[in-house]
Amino acid sequence: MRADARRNVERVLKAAEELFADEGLSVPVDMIAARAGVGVGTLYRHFPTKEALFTAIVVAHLESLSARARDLAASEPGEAFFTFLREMGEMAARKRDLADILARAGLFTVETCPVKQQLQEQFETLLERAQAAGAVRPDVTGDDVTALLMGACLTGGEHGQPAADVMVSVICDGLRADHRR
Amino acid sequence: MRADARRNVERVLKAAEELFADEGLSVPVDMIAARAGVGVGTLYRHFPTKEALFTAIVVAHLESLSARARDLAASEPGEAFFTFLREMGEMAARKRDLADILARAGLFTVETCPVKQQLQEQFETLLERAQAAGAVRPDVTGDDVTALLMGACLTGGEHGQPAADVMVSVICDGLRADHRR
DNA sequence: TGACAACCGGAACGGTGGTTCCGTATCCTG
DNA sequence: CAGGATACGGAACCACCGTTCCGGTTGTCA
Repeated sequence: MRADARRNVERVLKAAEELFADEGLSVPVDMIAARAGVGVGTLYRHFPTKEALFTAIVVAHLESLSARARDLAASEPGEAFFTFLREMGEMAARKRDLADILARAGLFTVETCPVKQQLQEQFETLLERAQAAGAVRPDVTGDDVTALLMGACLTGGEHGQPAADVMVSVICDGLRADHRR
Repeated sequence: MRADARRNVERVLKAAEELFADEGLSVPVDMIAARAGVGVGTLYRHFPTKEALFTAIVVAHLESLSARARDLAASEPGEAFFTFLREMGEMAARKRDLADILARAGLFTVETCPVKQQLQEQFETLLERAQAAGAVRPDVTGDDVTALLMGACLTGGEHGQPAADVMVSVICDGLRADHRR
């Protein structure tokens, strides 16, 4: 592989990471190329499609979350679940692409990236453990919680992340089983 | 106004109401026209723009919510707020267009329809009253609550409304002040 | 019933965004 | 340093959507 080619891949990845995080997955390809200082043709030689590009980036985020979930699997069930939820919310509020991916299941890359599948399973395990321990109300599903969290991050993300903190904390409180009288 | 013209307006309104409710505001104009059994030209003769069309529809929903808010203004603060929240959530879960409008403030019709402004003020009043009465935690803003609720309706709306019930109830619980220890 | 104004359908336009293509520039090897 | 493979830029292409336009149709009134 030629040296300038490798350098351009780096540039594109950097530009894409920044833009996806700030603007979400809907940012135009041309803009990413412009930010990277290359033409769209160059971008497309290294990434066959736009989806491939943001998959490459989002997978890293998903893996870091997945690793964190694995770590927390050993802690006390309730504590583990809520800690993970808070961290996931914080991350999603900062990276719009993450929120986009986690929220709109069918739109892009469902089975394309197995990491997402894996993360969802880990998340569900954390939730079920917390429910079994009586820390979380038993009638919510994993999808419910993700939707709640991502909704807060996506719609609240307009004004910035400070608001997301409050919303995540409201969600956490609402999920605690002992709050239902 | 000719008879067939009036009849076509009716058809378009009916088709738009159904499609907006089911698919959200992003449904193409052509599809609405097709469902109404008319050409796009006909649609555009009666509604100058797509926005005008869904404004015509959504305003009805907003007004019904606004009326409900007015009614509840007399009830006990906490009760009033949570009742309204639940009803708003239920309605938004059933009508995607409503959720779209309430969620994305800047995208469409901000000052175009004063009803929305009015509703937001009423909502904020309900919230502040509930907070003053100690029924709702004091650190959430009206925007926070709307974002939370609309996020749940929009991202959860994929699978249907049953899930939305649970999510709204989680939000309600999380908002109660006495739940924070 | 005839004729005109109102109305209709849908093809065409303009803009946006993803993807492709090709003439040109650049890197690397001999 | 020369020649060819490799990579580059960005114009061109295609699909989608909101909107406009115009030749044909249809309701209505005399």
